[in-house]
Amino acid sequence: MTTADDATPSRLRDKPTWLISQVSTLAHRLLADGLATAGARGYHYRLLAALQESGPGSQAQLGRRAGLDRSDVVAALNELAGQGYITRSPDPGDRRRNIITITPAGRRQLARLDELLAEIQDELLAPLSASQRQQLILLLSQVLDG
Amino acid sequence: MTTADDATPSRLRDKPTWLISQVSTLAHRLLADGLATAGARGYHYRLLAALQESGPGSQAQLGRRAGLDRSDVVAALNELAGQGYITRSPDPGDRRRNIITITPAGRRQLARLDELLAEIQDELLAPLSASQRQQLILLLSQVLDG
DNA sequence: CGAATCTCAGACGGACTGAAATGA
DNA sequence: CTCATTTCAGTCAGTCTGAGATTC
Repeated sequence: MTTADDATPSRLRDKPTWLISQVSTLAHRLLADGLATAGARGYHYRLLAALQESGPGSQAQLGRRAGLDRSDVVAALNELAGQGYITRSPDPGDRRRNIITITPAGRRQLARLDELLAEIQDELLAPLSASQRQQLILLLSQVLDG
Repeated sequence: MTTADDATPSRLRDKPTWLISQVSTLAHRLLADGLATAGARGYHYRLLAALQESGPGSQAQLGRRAGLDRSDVVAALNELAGQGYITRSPDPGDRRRNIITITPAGRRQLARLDELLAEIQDELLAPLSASQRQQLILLLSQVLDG
């Protein structure tokens, strides 16, 4: 049999929802592979970025800012603490809370990850020209903001 | 406190990988909700489309054509068979195989789902003009085939 | 008291792997 | 015996829910 078994049905190939999901899968793979080379995952980047931009905070705050489930914040922060990128210290004003602070090493790691992420964007958008990339970003933002 | 806890870190908001993943999440939600109103899931549509376009086939063939894991094909076909949209019949030439065939009711369901899917694309791309939609489709295809 | 926080354990559906059973 | 197919059981990462302890 010469007919390709893995041909996607044509009514799927041209649907925006399908295209987006395929590109998203591709992007996710590039991200996970790239971050793994730096010993990180997406969660770590998001948490470090939230810390850098909004300053120290409680774990619950961080989870909301980074869009992580509260259960997963714990594990990710444990890993970041183990690598020396953040520190936990009790909030003197509210002893229920841990105050999470990014360390100098954490800032350096975030800078490394920033570069890495930029390379991954380039890799993903390699087929597009600079102006096409701008257009794509604009169109996607428009769809998102509804 | 007036600072919004759920503000996405700015270094994420402008990254194509982030935008794509957000739009993909949105699309997935619209799809699942829309298909549910017709008693279907994405798997069902993909299988019916593969059947309609490539004709009857074994379950393994169908799985490959629809991009489904072979383990999941079984369950999805059971559901489609229960709704009367497909039939299984033994392959007279190879009695290990079931030949899956779409029924007239299955074709009608596929037609309904086609309309539904078109509405969902409209809903997703509502913020864009017709020419912008074409551009988005083109750009995404380019990234994929890159 | 009610409300918020941190932590852990387990649930839960989606997707993949392995292997048994069947038949050519 | 071999090979492909069908099917089921188990795994696995990702996500979410619930409960308990603590503190406000």
